[in-house]
Amino acid sequence: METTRLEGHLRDRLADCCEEDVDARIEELSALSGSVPDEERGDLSALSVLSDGTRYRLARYLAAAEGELCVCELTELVAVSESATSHALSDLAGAGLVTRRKDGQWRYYDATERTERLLGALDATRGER
Amino acid sequence: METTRLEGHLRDRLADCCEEDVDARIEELSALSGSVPDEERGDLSALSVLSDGTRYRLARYLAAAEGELCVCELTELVAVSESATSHALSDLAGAGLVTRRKDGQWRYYDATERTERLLGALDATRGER
DNA sequence: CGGCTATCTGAATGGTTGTTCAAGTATACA
DNA sequence: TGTATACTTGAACAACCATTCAGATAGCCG
Repeated sequence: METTRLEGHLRDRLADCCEEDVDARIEELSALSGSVPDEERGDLSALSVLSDGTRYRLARYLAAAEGELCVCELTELVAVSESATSHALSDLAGAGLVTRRKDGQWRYYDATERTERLLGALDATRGER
Repeated sequence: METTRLEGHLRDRLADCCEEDVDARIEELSALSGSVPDEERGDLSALSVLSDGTRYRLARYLAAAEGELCVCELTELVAVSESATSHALSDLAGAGLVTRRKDGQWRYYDATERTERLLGALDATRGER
């Protein structure tokens, strides 16, 4: 780890500093590098996909509905073209946020656990600083 | 609610359909419109801000660290310029994902409950479809 | 088969965004 | 007061993205 300026900060903050204190802190910080999970990419795609208004609303509707909804029902609920809805649902499915089931000419979608937990996390932390 | 094609679907799916069944289903769908919270905008900005690799990693480090971390510690951990780190932290603060405390010439950041819950939701739903 | 319906896919495009560079605060210290 | 350090802010530019339009696929029914 590059530690030019960081060491200055640590020496300053750890006041009566011995080399060991600084080294210990640097060790702590190095350990933090491991706190980013291997599935970072999957996490980012889930967040990114949910962060679009259309897809967010589709996810909300699917999470709120009792069971599955089909594309034409969903298209009624969001205010974009059918093609945009299809693109959006495809992105959601690709990120593991919804399931897709084919039944004759209809295609049914439903929210996954991952979607429900993410939306739940947002709902649980409203109006905090 | 516009219901040209939707009604066709409903009639088809509700098999021996009476007008009441269709109307009831349309009523159900209308009720779903209310399932999008007023804070949609805040939710979207939180998700959008977290969906960038740099900001995601900063959030992870802050959530994993025992207490606060200062900018120069964080800059060591992510592989971008100090300016980019500052921009990223500013965005995180704006979305309510981190807190900011000034102490002399140092600036300390920490993860909020919202960040911890969102990351927790991701961690809890690994490897499911 | 042939027409109809539901949904998907690809290309094009206007708008958004993350990074860096350069300059600006603000605090510490001599 | 002057210099150094820590961090922020603004502008600029390349890269990315959501939508739409047009055309494709696939199941249903006569």
